[in-house]
Amino acid sequence: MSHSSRREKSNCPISYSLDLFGDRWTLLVLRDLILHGKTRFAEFQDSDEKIASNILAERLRRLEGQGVVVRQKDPTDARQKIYAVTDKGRSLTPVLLEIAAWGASHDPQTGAPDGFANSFYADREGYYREHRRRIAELLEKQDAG
Amino acid sequence: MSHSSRREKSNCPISYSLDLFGDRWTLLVLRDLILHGKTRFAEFQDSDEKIASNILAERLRRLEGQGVVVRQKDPTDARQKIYAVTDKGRSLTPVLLEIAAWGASHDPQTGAPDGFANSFYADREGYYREHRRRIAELLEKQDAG
DNA sequence: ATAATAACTTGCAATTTGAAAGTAATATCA
DNA sequence: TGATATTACTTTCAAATTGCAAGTTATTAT
Repeated sequence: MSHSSRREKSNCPISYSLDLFGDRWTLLVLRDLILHGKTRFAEFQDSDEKIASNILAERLRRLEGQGVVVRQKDPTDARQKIYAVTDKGRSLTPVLLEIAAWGASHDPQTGAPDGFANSFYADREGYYREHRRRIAELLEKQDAG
Repeated sequence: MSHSSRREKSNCPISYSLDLFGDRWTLLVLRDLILHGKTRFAEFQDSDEKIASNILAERLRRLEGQGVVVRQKDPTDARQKIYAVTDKGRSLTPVLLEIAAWGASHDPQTGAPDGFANSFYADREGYYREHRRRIAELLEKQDAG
């Protein structure tokens, strides 16, 4: 067994969530998928944090197994796979944004856009709406290109 | 070095946050502190997940070092230490609640109260308000007892 | 005085991680 | 068409982390 097998079972929903993404890499992969619109193995590897390829492969397999991510063939290039989040995965957006807002408001060196945390905290629902709009736009461009 | 030292530096606020709590245990300790009002070393050990004492000690040290938690002497018993979250720690409440809501809505066996995720998603700010009220009540009782 | 208790620490085996190199299946280039 | 690149991985193995069990130290309770 692997990953979270050492921890005793509990019926706590936080514990359940952490069994899936309570590690140093899973949420960064989901960040790239959900917030940055990345879809290829090599794109995840290109992120600043430099995840190792074996770890990345294992995490993607795991996320796929849990129905958080789907792996599809690229119709235009048989070498490539397209990774995408499912609805279950996309519903982690608020988790990612809360984590980002906390980090941005406590890291003096944050690279987050100026005022991000404040405007997020001031109106979360508004921010989610805006975020969905930006993502839709992004996907539209991807489809076009 | 330890913990997150392997990951390359990035200025991403999510990466910053995960450097602190991107592991299998830290958020469970914070859950116990913030959502369950636990304050003693032994209380954290008593949780269903059964954290090992060496790991617990290391995580508490780390959280204290980052100003997320404070460790105080118990005035009534010199053997005991009282752990408490700082404002920085308490500001992780929304992160914990989003993680809990996600877990509750995707774990068919969740032990979370019926309807928790739905009522949280329906009105986050209202839920936070209610939560602060409950915590204040809890602390009052602790002071009294 | 003796035994409990609380909060740790230590030792060590087992698991996980990470860096580097390798592989297999396509695709592109000369 | 044959050689070279690319893409998405897998393999190997040393090093780091984890987790269990068993101490340790300082109080407190009997």
